[in-house]
Amino acid sequence: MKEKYYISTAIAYTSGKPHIGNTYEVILADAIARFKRAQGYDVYFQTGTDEHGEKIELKAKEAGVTPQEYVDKVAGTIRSIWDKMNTSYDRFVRTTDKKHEEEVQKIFKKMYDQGDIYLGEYKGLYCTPCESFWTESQLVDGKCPDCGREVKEAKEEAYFFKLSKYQDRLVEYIESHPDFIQPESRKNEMLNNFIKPGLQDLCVSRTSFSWGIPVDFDPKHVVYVWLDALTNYITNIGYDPDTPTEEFQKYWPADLHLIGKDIIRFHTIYWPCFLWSLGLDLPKKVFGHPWLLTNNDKIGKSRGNAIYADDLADLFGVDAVRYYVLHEIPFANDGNLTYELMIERYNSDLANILGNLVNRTISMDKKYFDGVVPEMGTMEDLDEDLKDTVSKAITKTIDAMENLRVADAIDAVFEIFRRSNKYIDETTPWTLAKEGKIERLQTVIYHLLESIRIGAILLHSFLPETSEKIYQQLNTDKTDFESIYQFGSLESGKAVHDPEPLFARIDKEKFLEGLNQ
RNA sequence: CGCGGGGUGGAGCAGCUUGGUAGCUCGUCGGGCUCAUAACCCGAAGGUCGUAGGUUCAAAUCCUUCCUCCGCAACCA
Repeated sequence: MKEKYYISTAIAYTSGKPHIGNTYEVILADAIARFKRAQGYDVYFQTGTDEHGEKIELKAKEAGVTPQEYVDKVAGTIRSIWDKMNTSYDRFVRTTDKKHEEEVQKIFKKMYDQGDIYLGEYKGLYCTPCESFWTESQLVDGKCPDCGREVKEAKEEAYFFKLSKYQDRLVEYIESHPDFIQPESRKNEMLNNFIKPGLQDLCVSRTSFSWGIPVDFDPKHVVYVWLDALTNYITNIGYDPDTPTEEFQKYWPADLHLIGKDIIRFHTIYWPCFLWSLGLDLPKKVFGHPWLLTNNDKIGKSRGNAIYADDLADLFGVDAVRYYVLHEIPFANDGNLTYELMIERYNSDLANILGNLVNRTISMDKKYFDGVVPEMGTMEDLDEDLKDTVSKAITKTIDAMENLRVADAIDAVFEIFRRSNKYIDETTPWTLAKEGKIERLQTVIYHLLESIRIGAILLHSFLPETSEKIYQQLNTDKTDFESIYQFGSLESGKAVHDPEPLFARIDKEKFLEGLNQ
């Protein structure tokens, strides 16, 4: 039986179209999921949309549609972008799914019945005309940040979750499970900023708006969006307070929640306490990935600098966008995206190093051997060295992926391609051809084709489409992950297909000019 | 004194945990090659690692000051 691996992204909030920064998350998760699958894990990859809350109710009102119509449309957009980016999720979940809503109600009830949720009063600063509660820190000059009018102390009935009850257990857990929160700097932030100063009970119901899951035994309340949203990780794999399914037993606890660094708090404080309340284990790891910035500024519609994944994909191609976000965002620091940088990466890495390598290699095979893949022949030092680079790259790639260092993993794969280009210069196949050293030439070409084949297999999780184009040009069926360990697996005697440029070079000046028009 | 992260050659980053010739990619300049998408390969220039001080035989790396940029600050998601 293969080992299971459950990976999830955060579910995307359906308040509007997600920008490239949001899309990065699902691409990252996809790369990890694909890699695990290639390695033979029984992967379950879940993503989806978070569709309740006041903000959506307001957005729908503005748009003149019902909230359900509104979220249907946005969820559709999100899913189509996820699909366009070639993400291989196993299930796309929505918090407006009937099943999910029912389970949330049951979960709420269970927590209530066992005393973890109690009815209390929410006290805060209230702006009557805006019908909104504000915190002290949100106020502008002590007044409502929306309308600028006075706010007054007010209270309303609300349900609370006993976070305080789990505080000590949470501190103990986080400190004894160093891998739970990644990267580590986030762990300290949570512990020092939020948990240790003291957890207040969390208000988990709302009466000020209605777009949410009603509390079934007190329907004027709707369930707090985060309680609703977080539980998606269990409700959609068959959790039920009374009769959890086999699927649930198999996949929970999740191996990795991949989320943005801005919502780590919800995933490492609220979520563990909710799970404990239900008597469940915690996810093994929560990774708060950094952000993608543009011109070193946060991306946002309101800032007027929003860049969308589907637009970028139209301009550069899906794999180029995947490559960029996966490669440019390091492990723990924010990454930066501009068109200039995008074009530079595209040209130098994808077109020059990878695309050109494949093109020149296939062309030589065509030219010298009518495209027939030659025998490997007798290896010399240079060949051993190339092979050695390949096997080191394999180890490095796998190692990096194990630590979720996706950018480093891609770099490791590209070492194969860089080395192969150099190998061509060292072996000068054109000279071998002129001098009639056919056997040596065969060996050289074979080593190049084989290195490319292995590189393409390693690349598959990151750039699936490109990888398959390479398989196609090589005309090989040896594309399973295990075959990378067997240098020499490429079938001799078959003929490669005609070379076709994988990535056409982009003229930066012309491109940017065209963009401005 | 709210908390956290960053400031490394023209650009984007790594290195800092476990101090000891400052590394990578791009760009620039020079050279080589011609199989290839003016691509590829080699070489060079360019950094007193934000500032001031401390610890040490030795600091980008540890400690402290200040400057500066960014994020967070709980019932918004």
